[in-house]
Amino acid sequence: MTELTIGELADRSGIATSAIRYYEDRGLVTSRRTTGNQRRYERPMLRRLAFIRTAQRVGLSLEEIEDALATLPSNRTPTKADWSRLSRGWRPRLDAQIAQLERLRDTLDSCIGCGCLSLRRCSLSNPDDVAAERGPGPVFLEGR
Amino acid sequence: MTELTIGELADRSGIATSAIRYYEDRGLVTSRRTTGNQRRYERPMLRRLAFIRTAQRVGLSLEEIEDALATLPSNRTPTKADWSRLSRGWRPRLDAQIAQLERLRDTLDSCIGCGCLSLRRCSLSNPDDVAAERGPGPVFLEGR
DNA sequence: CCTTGACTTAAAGTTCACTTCAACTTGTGA
DNA sequence: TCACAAGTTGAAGTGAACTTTAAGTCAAGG
Repeated sequence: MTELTIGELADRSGIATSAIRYYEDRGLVTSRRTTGNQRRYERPMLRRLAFIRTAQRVGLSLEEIEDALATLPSNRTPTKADWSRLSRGWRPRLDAQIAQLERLRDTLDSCIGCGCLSLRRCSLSNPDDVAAERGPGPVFLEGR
Repeated sequence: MTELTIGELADRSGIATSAIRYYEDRGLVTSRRTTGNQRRYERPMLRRLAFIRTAQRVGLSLEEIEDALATLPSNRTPTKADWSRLSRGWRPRLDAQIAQLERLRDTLDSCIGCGCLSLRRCSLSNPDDVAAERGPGPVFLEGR
Protein backbone atom coordinates (compact mmCIF):
# COMPACT_ATOMS: atom_id res chain seq x y z
CA MET A 1 0.00 0.00 0.00
CA THR A 2 2.69 2.41 -0.96
CA GLU A 3 0.53 4.18 -3.49
CA LEU A 4 -2.74 5.94 -2.87
CA THR A 5 -5.92 6.06 -4.89
CA ILE A 6 -7.49 9.46 -5.40
CA GLY A 7 -10.07 8.64 -2.75
CA GLU A 8 -7.42 7.77 -0.19
CA LEU A 9 -5.49 10.91 -1.04
CA ALA A 10 -8.66 12.92 -0.60
CA ASP A 11 -9.38 11.35 2.78
CA ARG A 12 -5.88 11.95 4.04
CA SER A 13 -5.53 15.49 2.73
CA GLY A 14 -9.05 16.69 3.38
CA ILE A 15 -9.24 17.89 -0.21
CA ALA A 16 -12.13 16.69 -2.38
CA THR A 17 -11.40 14.30 -5.22
CA SER A 18 -12.89 16.80 -7.63
CA ALA A 19 -10.42 19.41 -6.41
CA ILE A 20 -7.51 17.01 -6.76
CA ARG A 21 -8.50 16.21 -10.33
CA TYR A 22 -8.81 19.91 -10.99
CA TYR A 23 -5.32 20.47 -9.61
CA GLU A 24 -4.06 17.71 -11.84
CA ASP A 25 -5.67 19.32 -14.88
CA ARG A 26 -3.86 22.51 -13.94
CA GLY A 27 -0.60 20.68 -13.48
CA LEU A 28 -0.30 21.22 -9.73
CA VAL A 29 -0.13 17.54 -8.96
CA THR A 30 0.79 14.48 -11.01
CA SER A 31 -0.02 10.79 -10.89
CA ARG A 32 0.76 7.59 -12.63
CA ARG A 33 -2.05 5.55 -14.13
CA THR A 34 -2.93 1.91 -13.58
CA THR A 35 -3.52 -0.31 -16.59
CA GLY A 36 -7.18 0.49 -16.04
CA ASN A 37 -6.48 4.25 -16.29
CA GLN A 38 -6.97 5.02 -12.63
CA ARG A 39 -4.76 7.52 -10.84
CA ARG A 40 -2.20 6.37 -8.30
CA TYR A 41 -0.31 8.81 -6.09
CA GLU A 42 2.97 8.45 -4.28
CA ARG A 43 3.04 9.56 -0.68
CA PRO A 44 5.06 12.75 -1.28
CA MET A 45 1.99 14.04 -3.08
CA LEU A 46 0.43 14.47 0.36
CA ARG A 47 3.02 17.06 1.26
CA ARG A 48 2.48 18.78 -2.04
CA LEU A 49 -1.22 19.05 -1.27
CA ALA A 50 -0.40 20.34 2.19
CA PHE A 51 1.75 22.98 0.59
CA ILE A 52 -1.02 23.99 -1.78
CA ARG A 53 -3.58 24.21 0.97
CA THR A 54 -1.37 26.22 3.25
CA ALA A 55 -0.28 28.55 0.46
CA GLN A 56 -3.96 29.19 -0.19
CA ARG A 57 -4.47 30.09 3.45
CA VAL A 58 -1.64 32.57 3.10
CA GLY A 59 -3.49 34.06 0.17
CA LEU A 60 -1.70 32.75 -2.91
CA SER A 61 -3.70 32.05 -6.04
CA LEU A 62 -3.40 28.68 -7.72
CA GLU A 63 -1.45 30.39 -10.46
CA GLU A 64 1.12 31.68 -7.98
CA ILE A 65 1.28 28.27 -6.36
CA GLU A 66 1.81 26.76 -9.78
CA ASP A 67 4.75 29.10 -10.34
CA ALA A 68 6.21 28.24 -6.96
CA LEU A 69 5.88 24.51 -7.55
CA ALA A 70 7.53 24.91 -10.92
CA THR A 71 10.75 25.91 -9.18
CA LEU A 72 11.01 22.55 -7.46
CA PRO A 73 13.57 20.14 -8.87
CA SER A 74 11.91 17.72 -11.25
CA ASN A 75 14.50 15.00 -11.01
CA ARG A 76 13.88 14.07 -7.38
CA THR A 77 11.35 14.11 -4.58
CA PRO A 78 11.42 17.54 -2.93
CA THR A 79 13.19 17.67 0.40
CA LYS A 80 12.14 19.56 3.48
CA ALA A 81 14.66 22.20 2.50
CA ASP A 82 12.85 22.62 -0.81
CA TRP A 83 9.51 23.15 0.87
CA SER A 84 11.06 25.42 3.43
CA ARG A 85 12.54 27.59 0.71
CA LEU A 86 9.20 27.98 -1.00
CA SER A 87 7.32 28.94 2.12
CA ARG A 88 9.94 31.38 3.36
CA GLY A 89 8.51 34.14 1.19
CA TRP A 90 5.14 33.90 2.85
CA ARG A 91 6.22 35.71 5.96
CA PRO A 92 6.39 39.25 4.50
CA ARG A 93 3.16 38.63 2.75
CA LEU A 94 1.42 37.69 5.95
CA ASP A 95 3.00 40.65 7.70
CA ALA A 96 1.66 42.99 5.04
CA GLN A 97 -1.82 41.53 5.32
CA ILE A 98 -1.81 41.84 9.07
CA ALA A 99 -0.51 45.41 8.91
CA GLN A 100 -3.21 46.36 6.46
CA LEU A 101 -5.98 44.97 8.64
CA GLU A 102 -4.49 46.67 11.68
CA ARG A 103 -4.50 50.00 9.89
CA LEU A 104 -8.12 49.47 9.01
CA ARG A 105 -8.95 48.55 12.59
CA ASP A 106 -7.16 51.55 14.05
CA THR A 107 -8.81 53.91 11.64
CA LEU A 108 -12.10 52.30 12.45
CA ASP A 109 -11.48 53.00 16.12
CA SER A 110 -10.97 56.67 15.45
CA CYS A 111 -14.00 56.90 13.20
CA ILE A 112 -16.46 54.70 15.00
CA GLY A 113 -17.50 57.42 17.39
CA CYS A 114 -18.25 59.97 14.76
CA GLY A 115 -19.96 57.76 12.20
CA CYS A 116 -18.79 60.21 9.60
CA LEU A 117 -17.60 57.84 6.91
CA SER A 118 -17.11 60.81 4.66
CA LEU A 119 -15.56 59.68 1.44
CA ARG A 120 -13.39 62.74 1.32
CA ARG A 121 -12.53 63.48 4.92
CA CYS A 122 -12.53 60.15 6.70
CA SER A 123 -9.51 57.99 6.15
CA LEU A 124 -11.56 54.93 6.92
CA SER A 125 -13.49 54.95 3.73
CA ASN A 126 -10.82 56.87 1.87
CA PRO A 127 -7.62 55.12 2.86
CA ASP A 128 -4.10 56.28 2.09
CA ASP A 129 -3.39 52.79 1.09
CA VAL A 130 -4.56 53.23 -2.46
CA ALA A 131 -2.44 50.36 -3.73
CA ALA A 132 -4.54 47.99 -1.68
CA GLU A 133 -7.65 49.19 -3.45
CA ARG A 134 -6.90 47.63 -6.79
CA GLY A 135 -9.31 44.89 -7.56
CA PRO A 136 -12.72 45.01 -5.97
CA GLY A 137 -14.46 42.28 -4.13
CA PRO A 138 -14.13 41.05 -0.59
CA VAL A 139 -10.69 41.45 0.86
CA PHE A 140 -11.07 38.79 3.48
CA LEU A 141 -13.50 35.95 3.95
CA GLU A 142 -13.54 34.72 7.49
CA GLY A 143 -15.48 32.01 9.27
CA ARG A 144 -18.92 33.17 8.13
CA MET B 1 -27.20 70.99 -7.76
CA THR B 2 -28.53 69.26 -4.76
CA GLU B 3 -29.01 65.98 -6.58
CA LEU B 4 -26.39 63.91 -8.31
CA THR B 5 -26.46 61.98 -11.56
CA ILE B 6 -25.08 58.47 -11.50
CA GLY B 7 -21.90 59.72 -13.17
CA GLU B 8 -21.35 62.37 -10.54
CA LEU B 9 -22.02 59.88 -7.79
CA ALA B 10 -19.50 57.55 -9.38
CA ASP B 11 -16.88 60.29 -9.60
CA ARG B 12 -17.35 61.33 -6.00
CA SER B 13 -17.49 57.85 -4.54
CA GLY B 14 -14.90 56.21 -6.74
CA ILE B 15 -17.37 53.43 -7.49
CA ALA B 16 -18.15 52.62 -11.13
CA THR B 17 -21.57 53.47 -12.51
CA SER B 18 -22.05 49.82 -13.39
CA ALA B 19 -21.44 48.88 -9.77
CA ILE B 20 -23.87 51.52 -8.54
CA ARG B 21 -26.56 50.21 -10.88
CA TYR B 22 -25.79 46.71 -9.66
CA TYR B 23 -26.19 47.86 -6.06
CA GLU B 24 -29.47 49.43 -6.96
CA ASP B 25 -30.69 46.20 -8.56
CA ARG B 26 -29.80 44.47 -5.31
CA GLY B 27 -31.57 47.11 -3.25
CA LEU B 28 -28.48 48.52 -1.57
CA VAL B 29 -29.07 52.02 -2.84
CA THR B 30 -32.13 53.85 -4.10
CA SER B 31 -32.79 56.77 -6.41
CA ARG B 32 -35.59 58.86 -7.75
CA ARG B 33 -36.10 59.07 -11.50
CA THR B 34 -36.34 62.12 -13.73
CA THR B 35 -39.21 62.36 -16.19
CA GLY B 36 -36.75 60.93 -18.72
CA ASN B 37 -36.10 57.89 -16.49
CA GLN B 38 -32.62 58.89 -15.40
CA ARG B 39 -31.46 58.28 -11.83
CA ARG B 40 -30.97 61.13 -9.41
CA TYR B 41 -29.33 60.64 -6.03
CA GLU B 42 -29.51 62.69 -2.86
CA ARG B 43 -26.25 63.49 -1.16
CA PRO B 44 -26.72 61.06 1.77
CA MET B 45 -26.33 58.32 -0.79
CA LEU B 46 -22.62 59.16 -0.80
CA ARG B 47 -22.32 58.11 2.81
CA ARG B 48 -24.24 54.97 2.08
CA LEU B 49 -21.75 54.10 -0.62
CA ALA B 50 -18.89 54.89 1.74
CA PHE B 51 -20.43 52.49 4.22
CA ILE B 52 -20.73 49.78 1.60
CA ARG B 53 -17.18 50.19 0.44
CA THR B 54 -15.74 50.20 3.92
CA ALA B 55 -17.83 47.22 4.97
CA GLN B 56 -16.40 45.36 2.00
CA ARG B 57 -12.90 46.19 3.12
CA VAL B 58 -13.76 44.72 6.49
CA GLY B 59 -14.83 41.59 4.67
CA LEU B 60 -18.62 41.68 4.62
CA SER B 61 -20.45 40.27 1.62
CA LEU B 62 -23.02 42.38 -0.16
CA GLU B 63 -25.67 40.17 1.38
CA GLU B 64 -24.48 40.97 4.87
CA ILE B 65 -24.27 44.64 3.99
CA GLU B 66 -27.80 44.42 2.68
CA ASP B 67 -28.95 43.00 6.00
CA ALA B 68 -27.14 45.72 7.91
CA LEU B 69 -28.62 48.47 5.76
CA ALA B 70 -32.06 46.98 6.25
CA THR B 71 -31.85 47.83 9.94
CA LEU B 72 -31.61 51.55 9.19
CA PRO B 73 -34.74 53.60 9.80
CA SER B 74 -36.65 54.02 6.57
CA ASN B 75 -38.54 57.14 7.56
CA ARG B 76 -35.54 59.45 7.78
CA THR B 77 -32.02 60.07 6.60
CA PRO B 78 -29.64 57.99 8.73
CA THR B 79 -27.69 59.95 11.32
CA LYS B 80 -24.08 59.56 12.25
CA ALA B 81 -25.26 57.59 15.24
CA ASP B 82 -27.00 55.17 12.88
CA TRP B 83 -23.84 54.60 10.86
CA SER B 84 -21.78 54.34 13.99
CA ARG B 85 -24.05 51.64 15.34
CA LEU B 86 -23.74 49.58 12.19
CA SER B 87 -19.97 49.77 12.01
CA ARG B 88 -19.45 49.03 15.68
CA GLY B 89 -19.74 45.32 15.05
CA TRP B 90 -16.83 45.36 12.65
CA ARG B 91 -14.22 45.63 15.35
CA PRO B 92 -14.48 42.04 16.67
CA ARG B 93 -14.54 40.82 13.13
CA LEU B 94 -11.34 42.60 12.28
CA ASP B 95 -9.79 41.39 15.52
CA ALA B 96 -10.66 37.81 14.61
CA GLN B 97 -9.19 38.15 11.15
CA ILE B 98 -6.00 39.64 12.50
CA ALA B 99 -5.72 36.96 15.15
CA GLN B 100 -6.20 34.25 12.57
CA LEU B 101 -3.45 35.62 10.35
CA GLU B 102 -1.17 36.02 13.34
CA ARG B 103 -1.70 32.41 14.30
CA LEU B 104 -0.86 31.39 10.79
CA ARG B 105 2.25 33.56 10.80
CA ASP B 106 3.45 32.23 14.13
CA THR B 107 2.89 28.66 13.11
CA LEU B 108 4.68 29.40 9.89
CA ASP B 109 7.63 30.66 11.91
CA SER B 110 7.83 27.42 13.83
CA CYS B 111 7.45 25.29 10.73
CA ILE B 112 9.52 27.20 8.26
CA GLY B 113 12.75 25.72 9.47
CA CYS B 114 11.64 22.16 9.21
CA GLY B 115 9.67 22.31 5.98
CA CYS B 116 7.56 19.50 7.33
CA LEU B 117 4.10 20.63 6.32
CA SER B 118 2.80 17.25 7.36
CA LEU B 119 -0.93 17.20 7.08
CA ARG B 120 -1.22 15.23 10.26
CA ARG B 121 1.55 16.52 12.45
CA CYS B 122 2.13 20.11 11.41
CA SER B 123 -0.38 22.61 12.72
CA LEU B 124 0.43 24.89 9.83
CA SER B 125 -1.35 22.85 7.25
CA ASN B 126 -3.66 21.23 9.77
CA PRO B 127 -4.93 24.15 11.81
CA ASP B 128 -7.00 23.91 14.98
CA ASP B 129 -9.14 26.58 13.55
CA VAL B 130 -11.36 24.27 11.58
CA ALA B 131 -14.23 26.76 11.49
CA ALA B 132 -12.11 29.04 9.36
CA GLU B 133 -11.77 26.32 6.77
CA ARG B 134 -15.31 26.47 5.53
CA GLY B 135 -15.45 27.80 2.03
CA PRO B 136 -12.46 27.40 -0.21
CA GLY B 137 -10.85 30.02 -2.31
CA PRO B 138 -8.41 32.73 -1.45
CA VAL B 139 -8.72 33.95 2.09
CA PHE B 140 -7.07 37.26 1.47
CA LEU B 141 -6.33 39.23 -1.64
CA GLU B 142 -3.69 41.81 -1.02
CA GLY B 143 -2.07 44.49 -3.14
CA ARG B 144 -0.94 42.22 -5.95
C1' DC C 1 -18.60 -14.64 -11.48
C1' DC C 2 -20.90 -10.82 -9.99
C1' DT C 3 -22.20 -6.97 -7.44
C1' DT C 4 -21.09 -2.65 -5.88
C1' DG C 5 -18.44 1.14 -4.64
C1' DA C 6 -14.78 3.72 -6.50
C1' DC C 7 -13.00 5.43 -10.47
C1' DT C 8 -12.93 7.73 -15.48
C1' DT C 9 -14.06 11.78 -18.78
C1' DA C 10 -15.80 16.17 -20.78
C1' DA C 11 -18.79 19.57 -20.20
C1' DA C 12 -21.71 22.33 -17.84
C1' DG C 13 -23.00 24.60 -13.50
C1' DT C 14 -21.98 27.49 -9.17
C1' DT C 15 -20.92 31.77 -6.47
C1' DC C 16 -19.61 36.51 -5.97
C1' DA C 17 -19.35 41.00 -7.45
C1' DC C 18 -19.24 43.10 -10.96
C1' DT C 19 -18.29 44.59 -16.20
C1' DT C 20 -19.39 44.63 -20.95
C1' DC C 21 -22.39 44.82 -24.76
C1' DA C 22 -25.93 46.34 -27.91
C1' DA C 23 -29.44 49.07 -28.99
C1' DC C 24 -31.63 52.76 -27.69
C1' DT C 25 -33.10 57.45 -25.17
C1' DT C 26 -31.97 61.93 -22.54
C1' DG C 27 -29.93 66.08 -21.44
C1' DT C 28 -26.97 69.97 -22.45
C1' DG C 29 -23.67 73.45 -24.37
C1' DA C 30 -22.66 75.93 -28.79
C1' DT D 1 -31.61 72.86 -33.12
C1' DC D 2 -28.60 69.54 -33.02
C1' DA D 3 -24.43 66.96 -31.96
C1' DC D 4 -22.80 64.21 -28.66
C1' DA D 5 -21.76 62.94 -24.02
C1' DA D 6 -24.17 60.62 -20.63
C1' DG D 7 -27.93 57.90 -19.39
C1' DT D 8 -31.22 53.58 -19.94
C1' DT D 9 -32.23 48.32 -20.24
C1' DG D 10 -31.67 43.22 -20.16
C1' DA D 11 -28.66 39.80 -21.08
C1' DA D 12 -24.46 37.88 -21.43
C1' DG D 13 -19.56 37.72 -20.09
C1' DT D 14 -15.64 37.54 -16.50
C1' DG D 15 -12.47 35.09 -13.31
C1' DA D 16 -11.27 32.15 -9.60
C1' DA D 17 -11.66 27.73 -7.79
C1' DC D 18 -14.06 24.39 -7.75
C1' DT D 19 -18.52 21.05 -7.92
C1' DT D 20 -21.92 18.52 -10.33
C1' DT D 21 -23.64 15.62 -13.84
C1' DA D 22 -23.98 11.98 -17.14
C1' DA D 23 -22.55 8.06 -18.95
C1' DG D 24 -19.85 5.07 -18.54
C1' DT D 25 -15.31 1.64 -16.74
C1' DC D 26 -12.54 -0.62 -13.03
C1' DA D 27 -11.34 -3.23 -8.82
C1' DA D 28 -12.12 -5.99 -4.95
C1' DG D 29 -14.82 -8.87 -1.63
C1' DG D 30 -18.22 -12.65 -1.23
